[in-house]
Amino acid sequence: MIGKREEKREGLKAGLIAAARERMRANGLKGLRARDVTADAGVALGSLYNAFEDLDELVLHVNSITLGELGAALAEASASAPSPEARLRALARGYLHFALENRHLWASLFEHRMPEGRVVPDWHLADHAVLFSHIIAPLAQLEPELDEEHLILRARTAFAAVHGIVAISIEERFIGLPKDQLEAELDRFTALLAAGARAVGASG
Amino acid sequence: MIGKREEKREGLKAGLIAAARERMRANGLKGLRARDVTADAGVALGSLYNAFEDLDELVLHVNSITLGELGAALAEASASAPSPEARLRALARGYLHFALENRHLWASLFEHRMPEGRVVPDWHLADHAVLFSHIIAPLAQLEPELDEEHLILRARTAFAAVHGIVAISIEERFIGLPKDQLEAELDRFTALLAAGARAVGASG
DNA sequence: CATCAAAATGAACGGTGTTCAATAATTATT
DNA sequence: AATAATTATTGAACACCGTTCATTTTGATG
Repeated sequence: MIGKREEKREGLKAGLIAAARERMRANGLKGLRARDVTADAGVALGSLYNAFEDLDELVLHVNSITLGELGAALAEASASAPSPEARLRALARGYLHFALENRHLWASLFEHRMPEGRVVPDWHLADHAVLFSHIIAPLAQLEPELDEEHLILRARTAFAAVHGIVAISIEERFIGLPKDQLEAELDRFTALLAAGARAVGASG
Repeated sequence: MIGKREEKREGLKAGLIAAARERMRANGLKGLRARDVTADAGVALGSLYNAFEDLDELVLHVNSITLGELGAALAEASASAPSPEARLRALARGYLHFALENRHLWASLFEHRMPEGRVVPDWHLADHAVLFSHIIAPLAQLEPELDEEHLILRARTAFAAVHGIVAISIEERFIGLPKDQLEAELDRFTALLAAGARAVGASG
């Protein structure tokens, strides 16, 4: 039997990730302490470093889960949209609502930085694709003659712009907009994006 | 004579701010240590807490200086633009270039967070106006019938979108775009913003 | 059951921001 | 000018952090 070892190890990892996720949801990335997480998970302080390289790797696992949930929320939000324009609007609204309802977890996606010298592992880098992937299809409908490379580039730009609007509005550093006014501004913006793409797509 | 005291105090503050700014320029916000800053400024560790409430207040002073320089860079970049469209493009490009040439100082404008419970003082909040203020005039030319309130809202959205594109592209977390390709994407985007404003401005 | 490898433990380490009693410097008073 | 009172400067000490590692405990093996 070699299963018992791995089983416990995976249970340990999962418990630590769950505990870290809960701490991050409640207190944000800055409120994450190794001693809190291990105490919540019911293990010794040192066990964290048995399961993970360091706290940063634990954060990456939490962020990957958040990206997965964000992807699911975006898929559901845009599923029944009748047109590419409606789909883009639904995606932007879905992104805004996810950010509002998961503020700390969502913020940590962008706040977290690897310590100098260490690099983000590939398995986590790949999970960032969900941020762009849902935008590609409606953009392709609006600009059919765009090749794959340009589509990805355009999707990245569209996401970055929407993210900027959401992020700047949510962070209290800037005077907060009422939620419905922010949503209206987002709608206006996605309509502009769609109209721009349509115009280019129609003309050639 | 009460001048000697204040004079030394201001000199101490200025020295600490300059030292912190240099550390942040070279190593980023995370690379800022109280012991390094005070050693560079040639004062004792405790003096930092005589001049400032804490490290965060020192960071805010550095960020205010950065905002001032960013404002000057934007003013210069857009000064000779012949049309509102050209002005918006020049502002976006100017923002991109400032971010590229002052990466750490620029990044710390958005990375820094006040510790829980403490609030950003008004004198620093006000300095954030430069991020939007230069966009208002060209937007007003494109949409003359927009009132002040909506102009500010629209300028905020435009800045947030451009900032998102620049930020996502610069952060190495996402695969980096070549600089000229990023600039082209930014140009396309500002043209879209301007065209959208013009269309609304002409119709209604 | 005995032996060994692997995992779990928590005290200890080095580094952090911040405090504070002691010292030095400046201002006020006689 | 001399002295007292006030204020600024200092750096050792403190509390807390992520991380390490010698030790103990646990699980697998013959």
